Amino acid sequence: MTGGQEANNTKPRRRTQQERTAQAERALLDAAATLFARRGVERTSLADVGVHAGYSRGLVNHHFGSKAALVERLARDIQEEFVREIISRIDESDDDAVEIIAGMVGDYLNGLVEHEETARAFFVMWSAAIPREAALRPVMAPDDARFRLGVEGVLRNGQKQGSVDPALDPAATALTIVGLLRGVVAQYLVTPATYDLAAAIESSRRFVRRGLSPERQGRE
Amino acid sequence: MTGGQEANNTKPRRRTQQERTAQAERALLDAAATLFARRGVERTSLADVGVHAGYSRGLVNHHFGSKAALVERLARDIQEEFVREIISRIDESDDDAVEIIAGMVGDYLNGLVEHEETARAFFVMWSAAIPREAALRPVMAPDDARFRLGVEGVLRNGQKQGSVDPALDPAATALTIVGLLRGVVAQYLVTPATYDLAAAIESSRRFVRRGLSPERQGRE
Amino acid sequence: MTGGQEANNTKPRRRTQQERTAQAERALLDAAATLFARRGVERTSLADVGVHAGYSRGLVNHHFGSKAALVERLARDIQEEFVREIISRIDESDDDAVEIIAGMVGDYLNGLVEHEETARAFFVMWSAAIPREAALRPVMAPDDARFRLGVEGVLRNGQKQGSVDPALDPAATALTIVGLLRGVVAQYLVTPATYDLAAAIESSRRFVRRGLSPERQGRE
Amino acid sequence: MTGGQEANNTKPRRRTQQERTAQAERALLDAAATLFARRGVERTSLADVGVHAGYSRGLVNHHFGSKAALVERLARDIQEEFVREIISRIDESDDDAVEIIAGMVGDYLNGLVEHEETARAFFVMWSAAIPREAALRPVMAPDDARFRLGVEGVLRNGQKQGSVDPALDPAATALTIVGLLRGVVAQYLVTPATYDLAAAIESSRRFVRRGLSPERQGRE
DNA sequence: GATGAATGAGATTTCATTCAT
DNA sequence: AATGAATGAAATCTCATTCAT
Repeated sequence: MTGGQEANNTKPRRRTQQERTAQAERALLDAAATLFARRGVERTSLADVGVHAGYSRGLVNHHFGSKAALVERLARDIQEEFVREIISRIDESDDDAVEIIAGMVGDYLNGLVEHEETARAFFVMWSAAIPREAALRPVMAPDDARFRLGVEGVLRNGQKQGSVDPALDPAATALTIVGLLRGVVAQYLVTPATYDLAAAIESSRRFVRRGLSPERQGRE
Repeated sequence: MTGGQEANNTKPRRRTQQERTAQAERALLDAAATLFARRGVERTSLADVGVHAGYSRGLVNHHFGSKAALVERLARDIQEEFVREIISRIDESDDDAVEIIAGMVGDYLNGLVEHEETARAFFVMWSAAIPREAALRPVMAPDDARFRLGVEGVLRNGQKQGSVDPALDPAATALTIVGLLRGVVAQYLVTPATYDLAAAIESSRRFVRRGLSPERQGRE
Repeated sequence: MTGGQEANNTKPRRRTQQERTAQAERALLDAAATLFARRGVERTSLADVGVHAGYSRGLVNHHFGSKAALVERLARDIQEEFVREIISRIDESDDDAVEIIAGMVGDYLNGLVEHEETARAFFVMWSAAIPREAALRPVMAPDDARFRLGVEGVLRNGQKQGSVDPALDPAATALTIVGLLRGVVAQYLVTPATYDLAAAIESSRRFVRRGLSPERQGRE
Repeated sequence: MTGGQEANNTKPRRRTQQERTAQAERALLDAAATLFARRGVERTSLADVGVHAGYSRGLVNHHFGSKAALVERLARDIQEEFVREIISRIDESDDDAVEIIAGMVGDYLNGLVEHEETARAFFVMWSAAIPREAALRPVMAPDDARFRLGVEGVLRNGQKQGSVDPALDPAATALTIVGLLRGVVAQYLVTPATYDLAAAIESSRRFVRRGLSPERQGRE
């Protein structure tokens, strides 16, 4: 499989060690995500993670040092991947601000189905930050803020360009939009059976479009 | 069941026993809520709950039988209290549907500050239902559904009365509204510091009013 | 067995719980001493202690909370018992200071055989305080000091009464005497086979009597 | 054995390999001594030793095969060095037996300060032989015996020459002297703060001189 | 010779649960 | 009703050792 590459390498030894580490860590993180999604963080043991990844009971500690470090690493990895994707889409888009946000709402909710396990794992870790003395708070809170700030930036642009109502408080509005997304997804994760995702996306977009639009409405 | 005895009051000792039980259970449930809010369900031991309630290490098992039973009981208690309050407000209201929902949004978010500990405990238990094999799922999911159904009912009424856009899917819209509430609260619970609650309420209400309104808008 | 006593007790319930605790703790401490003497502190697991005491694996933690607490408690218990015995003998004695010390040397070394297991357990814990960052240091060091101070007091009395050379530094001399005892015992514990205890006692007493005596000697 | 090769120096690479091995082992043994003195044998991991020596986690096993082998090797090295020094001093001395012993007492105790870390490491390993089933017993016990035999030899010489009381049991007396040294040092290692070493040396020498001397004393 | 990835045994500790009082 | 002694399962973490590179 990688034989040809090895033949070309002058230091195949070093390369392979690095590869082994990277491969093992990837397998461990994937296994952790699967098991967190299935049973939650607390009910997943490090031994389970190691064995589910196809290795031994002790490998998680060997690579990550502690359970907390594993959780933190996984949370950051998912966040980064997710934020990178969202931001790249926003940057590439030629739409006005409202359509960028509406598009993001659709992407976010559609992505839920495609990456349900990852989403579930992320929400499991995110909600583990709710207790006041939660160890994960300092890890998850900054990410929340970053997501909100990204949305806020789009809103401010939209206000400059006129597509977003200038009367809106951008920070509070970003918070509402992120809240809407998080809450809709969380409900899906808790009660997937009774859920019409397409309709939920439609409805969420309507709320966002109307909530942001500067146009007059009879009632306000 | 015990009504006859109570009426006669011939055995005051029996009465006292009942009161003692009720009082102890109340104290235990309050202690559990406090500790769940502080450290989460898994990191709270039954001994902690008993001692924090002013009793002994073993009393939780004596009264509730198991940790799962305690959690379930607390979750149901908070839910019932909460749903009762919301529904009574909706029933008493003379407003049209949109204002009922907008009012509920305000009450819900304002109540957060007043009963933060209870809210935190509830969200801790609710989010414990996110893992696919979570034991709490069967407890929390029906409540989610009930809450959505309540909102859905208001929306259908509003559609009959004309205050809510008849083109809306009431189920999906209810889901969006409940999602918005849950998500906004969850963010508050994770990152309270960076949070302007009044602005969040204002923004949430705007989204709800505009999202529900039947009036034409330029963009759609 | 204790039935007759229970019949007389007005509060047999409370009494019995206390007895159970006391009995279990005694059994656990005895088992710990036996196993520490046999394998050392680090190689003795708490599970071993519980099972060897006739209870379960988890009981040590139930009663003492941690391994460190068990070790500390056992060390203090042995120390107290030992110091109490030594001091009571000194107080009861009518001998002059030199003979009190010489007698103590004999008692100490003879006691070694009679309570070898306890002595071995104590020396195991005492020597665990030698590493610079040893957790047991703060526990063992004060006891060493107390023992030396007791001897020092006897020496000062002897100097007042004339039986101990007034030129001696009482603190340094106490240190030497305690060192002699500790070192002779430690050798016995490390190499019991090649050991003539009676001769060692004889020799140690000679050193002490001559070392303390004020009489002139040709060489000095 | 390898002298021929070294002389020819035709294979400098071989020479370098040997040097590298010797250098690495020296570094590993030094690191082990430092860490044993700091935290004890059981709480020092082989990885710590390797890294503290400036190498990798796995090097101790590579060179010594097992932790037990490392400990044994270090114990023997320190012993040999120490015994060699003591014996060479005794051999070189022209003093009579009593002064040889008294000089050794001074050297031993003074050396403590100069080589405190080595001394601490040695006492850590020596006291690890106190538990009855200690793995280190067979390593440390013979050394104790050798030290005592050395002292015993000096005493027998002294008895022949008349400087040591012929009534003394040489073996028991050697045991007492070695015990005194070990015990005084051990106390220093456990409670260095409250310690006047100069006074302790003075006192120890007095005990030895008087204990060995054949001169008459009023009291005996 | 040297590194460090991987294993798996074992230790401490926590804790839900059972049961005697 | 209430206490808390006792059990034993399970989890995290450490670490000596083996082995591939």
